[in-house]
Order: sequence, then structure tokens, then C-alpha cells
Amino acid sequence: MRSLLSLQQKLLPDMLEVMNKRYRVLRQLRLMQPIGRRSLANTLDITERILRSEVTFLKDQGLLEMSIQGMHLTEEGEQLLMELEPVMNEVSGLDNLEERLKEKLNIPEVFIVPGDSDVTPWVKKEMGRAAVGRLKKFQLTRRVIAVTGGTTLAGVADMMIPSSDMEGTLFVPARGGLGEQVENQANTICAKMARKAHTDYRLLHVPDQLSEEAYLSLIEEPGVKELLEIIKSAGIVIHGIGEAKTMAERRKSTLDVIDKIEQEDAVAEAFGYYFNQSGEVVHKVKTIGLQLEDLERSELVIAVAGGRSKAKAIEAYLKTGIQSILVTDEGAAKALLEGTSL
Amino acid sequence: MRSLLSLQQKLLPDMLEVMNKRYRVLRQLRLMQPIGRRSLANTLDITERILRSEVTFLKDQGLLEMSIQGMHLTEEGEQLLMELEPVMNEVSGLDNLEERLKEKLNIPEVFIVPGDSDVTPWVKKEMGRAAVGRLKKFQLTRRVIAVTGGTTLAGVADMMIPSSDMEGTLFVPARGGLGEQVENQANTICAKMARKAHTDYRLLHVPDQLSEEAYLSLIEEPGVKELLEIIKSAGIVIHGIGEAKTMAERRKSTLDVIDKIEQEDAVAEAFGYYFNQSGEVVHKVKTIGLQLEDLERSELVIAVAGGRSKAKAIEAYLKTGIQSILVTDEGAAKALLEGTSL
DNA sequence: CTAAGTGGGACATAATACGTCTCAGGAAAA
DNA sequence: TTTTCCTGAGACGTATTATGTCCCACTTAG
Repeated sequence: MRSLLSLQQKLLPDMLEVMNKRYRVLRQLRLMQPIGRRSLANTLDITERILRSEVTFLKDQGLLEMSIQGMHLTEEGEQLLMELEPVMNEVSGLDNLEERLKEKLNIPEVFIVPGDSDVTPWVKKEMGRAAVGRLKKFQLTRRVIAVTGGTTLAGVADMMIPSSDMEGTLFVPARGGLGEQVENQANTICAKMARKAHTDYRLLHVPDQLSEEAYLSLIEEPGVKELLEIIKSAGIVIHGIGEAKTMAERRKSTLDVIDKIEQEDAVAEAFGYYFNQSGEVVHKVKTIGLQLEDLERSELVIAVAGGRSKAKAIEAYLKTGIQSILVTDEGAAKALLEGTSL
Repeated sequence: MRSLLSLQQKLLPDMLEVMNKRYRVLRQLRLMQPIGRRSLANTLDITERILRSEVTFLKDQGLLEMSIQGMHLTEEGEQLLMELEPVMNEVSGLDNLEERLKEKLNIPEVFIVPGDSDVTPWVKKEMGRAAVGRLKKFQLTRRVIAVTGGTTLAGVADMMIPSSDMEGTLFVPARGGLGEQVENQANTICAKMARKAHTDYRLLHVPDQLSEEAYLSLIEEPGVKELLEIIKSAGIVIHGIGEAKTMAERRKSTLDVIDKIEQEDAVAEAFGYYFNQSGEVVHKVKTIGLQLEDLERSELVIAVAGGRSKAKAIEAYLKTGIQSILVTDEGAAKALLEGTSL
């Protein structure tokens, strides 16, 4: 027995097309609301007139409302969009991709959002939403959640929504200062998430360059020592995965570090560790905080990374054998699976 | 969580309309194939041009083929139509009707086909198809199937299809001659079904008017006696339900019988029995064959009757408490349920 | 105050759907 | 055999719809 969708595909072949078009409009609107027709049409890469027809239709259906600030989803629109998500994933074959990727990478769960964050930046927000969605399924009261930096994690922070489930939860940065731009630092993101979720956070202020003695004395400081204990006991870890080279440059690493990374063929980076294609640690940024081995004690590890360009890094990192949940995008997922057949 | 169909109804409201249109075309074509556009358009009550668009579309989808004799469904079309049936029933709310009817009439199973056989005669064939479909789910090898007469049962016979499952099955008429037109007599229908199913049948030739002595001596005849045993042991019974008055007239009953029937407020008729609104037997045609009490020993009793006009008869008959499966049409079903709210 | 963004209206044109008529051919009835 | 009916296919004009294009009045952030 075929599924209803495949029957409809035969009986109304262009239905899926229209359905997808309207789904994309709603999904994009959710990300950018309130927003006007012209801008929305631009990001969706369709003409204004065509978007206009869709929008008036969706308005008539009560799924969105117009106002002087722009359009926004109604309650019903939000609801519909939520229920539509698994359906559209099935339609576009994403759930199929998820299954194959889960097997290939040997990890318990994979979430794929449509698009490629290399091409369209807002896909990062969709990944963020997916990550938060997955997080919500977990028992969250009185938990410690450790987060890292990066633009992707910033996207996760954007999508964080307050919920009574998160009462008493504490956000902490996974590791100390890993010099990046302020808005992408773990500390910043940590604070942002906590503020969005209406819960507490603690920050870890550690200078980037640190002498051995200073390091040793710092971790003996009462305040720092206590926070370190909390971080290492984090039950939930959410982190990004970066390309080794890009990360090294972005952090303004010294030349010998960059040389070392290139020498050892490092391709992936995650919370200060650099990995080669086999998932072996080839370098580690000297800072305090969560260590790789601490992850094994965590109950939930969510890796968020997307974009075709990050495929190799994702694959390398997951070879470490960490039982992590992966949230990625279509672009990365396809690149990862193409890698198989090469 | 809403069903996929209700989501789509919100996102593509006219989808269902189109879907239903194409479904109707396919369904009607199945009944009348091979047939041309003009005749088909006529029975569907749509213009030829509109049907033409649909037909060319369906042809492109490989669901039907054109030939000089007319159009016919392809293998794939048949398949799709079959799979589409439960979906469309859900869409048009028929499965909802089925549930409510099952409860109201207190019987184990109800099948409803779209349409009203009072208005469009070919709906009888749809009922026939549904009845045969239900029959097929049963273990059929080496069974005795008793059938009655009537135009509805003639429709069932039309839809009978051979299948290896029916090997060794024997068709018999439920009761002796109940004077009707030849093509609607139990004997004729019995033979037709057996021929369609490629199995055996036995006929019961008994004159309509019979004196008491003749009757007594007849049932002692070896051949007749043996067949009677077989009929009474029938595991499966398929019968129609008629309106009392109509049946009495059609059988050219004597005036005192018609008087009696009117006097006793008989409304329903089934294999020679007349029932009043409470399901009590008020008259019985004097002929040999299956008796009402024999039904209780049958494993499967299927009553087939449709058309708004037969609603009262159906209700009355099922008040006898027989655990019968009912195959009916939308017209009768709705009339039956309206009766509740009056 | 300005500039950029908002929704809404208007209108011409392109694309599509649909009604209507015609025709050649094959099958079955006469 | 002839005739009649039904078949699919083509053609064409018109009504309807979809879409591209431009303009306008208004709000708001800078």
C-alpha cells in the first residue's frame, strides 16, 4: 500500500509543488516576521507578484495577517507550520536522508533542515530551531547546559524560547575565552540563551593567552574552581563544529599553531579541539573548561553544524565516537552522503 | 495532531475538489469501460471539454488508455483506484457515516458507496463491487453461498470476479421460485455468479403456487431433499432487502396477501419474509428453501440494499437482530441517519 | 525631515481553461 | 453490404486567470 502522498503525487502532480511553495513562504515568514512582501519575495527568490498571490491566499485562509509593520503568522499559521514540518520532510525526502546519515555516521539521531547554510544564511536559524525543538523533548528542569560559540550557535540562541520546563536551568560556556568576535563568543551566546529562556547563566572569563603559572593559579581560584566543577558536570552540551583552518584563522592563532594544524591534516574543530580525518585529536587550545572526555558523562550532546563546506569537518568530528545528536542542513547532509559513493 | 488531509485542506482547499473529480472519472470509467468521452461525460454530468482535459491528464499519468473502442483503465489505474477508495471515503465523510450507522443499527459492519441508487442506477454496481470485495476477505474455498434475487443482487453478480480462492465453492439460490423477471430471479443470479466465479451451482426449480400436498411430496423428492440440506447449511448468505409493497406487487401476489401486508404495516421484505417496522415477521411466502432461523447458523450474512427509498425497509429488516453485514449507498445511509434526528 | 520599508490598488499582457464545432475511422446493427 | 452510431483527435475563439509592472498613501527608524 502506497502512502497517501504518493497517491496524490500521481493524481495531482503539481500539488506538491504548490504545497512546497506555500510551505516555504510560511517557514520563511516565521523566521523574518514581521516583514513585507518585497523583502520576503527577495529572500525566497520569487517575484513580488507571485508572492503576493500566495500571501493573499494565505491571509484568506487565516494563516497570516497583514499589518503596517509587515506580515506575521497567526496562531493557526504557527500551528499549521509545525504540523506541516514532518510532512514536508517526507515529501522532500529529508527523512530518508536522515535515516541514511544516521547509519553512515553511526549516531543515534540526525535532524536535517531544508536548504544550505552556505548559500542562504538564515538556514542557520532553522537549524537553531530544530536544535531547540530537540532540546525541548528532554527533561530540562534544574539542568546545566554547556554551550560553545560560533555563528551557528548564535542561531540556536536566536531561536531559544522561554518555557516553564526550563525553570532552574543554568547555562554555562563550555570552555574559556576562545577569542572570536563578541557576538559569537561562548560567553555571549550563553548569556543570550539564558536571557531568552528566562533562566540563569554563569560566565567564564579567561584570557586567551595564558602562561602556565597563571593558568595553574587561576584554576585554584575559589570562584573559578566552583564554576569549573559545574561545567564539567553539565548534563547537556550544545556545540558547533568548525573547519580546522577557518577556526584557526578566526582565532588569530600563532603561526606555529597554524603550521601544526596543517601538518597534521586537521579538518575539524569543536570546543577547542582540532581533529584529523580519522577523528583523532591533533591539537588542543590551552584553556580551561569542558574536556573531550567529559562528554561521555553527558546525557545529551547536540552538535549543530550545516553547510556543504562543513561536511568533511562533521564527518571527521563524529568519527571520535561521541554519541552525539547531529542537527545539520540539506547541503551538508547531501555532501556527506555523496562522500560515501565517491 | 490533525491528519494530513485536513492540513492539505487548509493549504490547498481546492485540491480535494480536483481529487474528487478525477476519482469520479476513474471510478465511473471502471464501471463502464470501454467507453467514449461523450457518454462518460454524460453520466458524470460534466461537459465533454472538461472531461477531455481530465482524461488527457489521466492518460499522461498512465492511468488510462485510449483505443478505438473507447477508454479503459490501465493496470496502474486499477491499482490506484483501489488504493484511493478508503482515502476518498474518508474525505467525503463516508467512513464517518459508516461508524454512525453501525452503531445505530447495531450490526458488526457497514459499507457505504458514494451516490444514491435511486438517482443513478450504476451505484448498484458499486454496491455489488463492495459486496464482492467484502466477500473476498472471507475464506471461500469449498463453501456454499446462498443468494437471493432482485436487481441489487444482479449488480453483485455483475461485479463477481473469478479467483482461485473460490475453488470448489457452490452457489445455490436461497429459496425457491419467487416469481420475478428471469434476470432478477435467484436461480438466474445464482448461475450468473457461479459462471463469473468459475465455480459450480445448483438450481432449485419450484413452482410459485403450490398446493399443500404437492409441497409435502416435493420436499420428499431425493434430489430436492438433498439440495435443501445443502441450502440450509450454507455458510454464506448474500441477499437483498426490498420494500414490502413493491415486492408484493412485483410478485403478482394475490389480493388478500397484499391486503394482509398492508393491514399489518409491512415495510420490508427479504428472501420471502415480510417485516413490519419493528422487525417482526408478518407474512411469509410459501416456498421451500432457506428459513429465517437458518441464518443464525451462517457464518457470514451480507445484506445489499441501497437507495433513499429503501431506508425504512433496511432499518426494519435489521431490527430482527440478525448479525448481518450491510452494504448500502450514501443515499440510504443518510436517510437512515436523518430518521434518527426526526 | 528623509529614506526605506510597508500594504494596497490598477492595468495590460501572457497563459490557460473551456465551449463549440468538425472530421475521419471503426464497429455493430440493419 | 450499407447505414448509423460511437470513437478519439484537431481546431479555434472566447472567457478566465495568472503574472509582470508601476504607482500611491502611509508608518517608522534614523
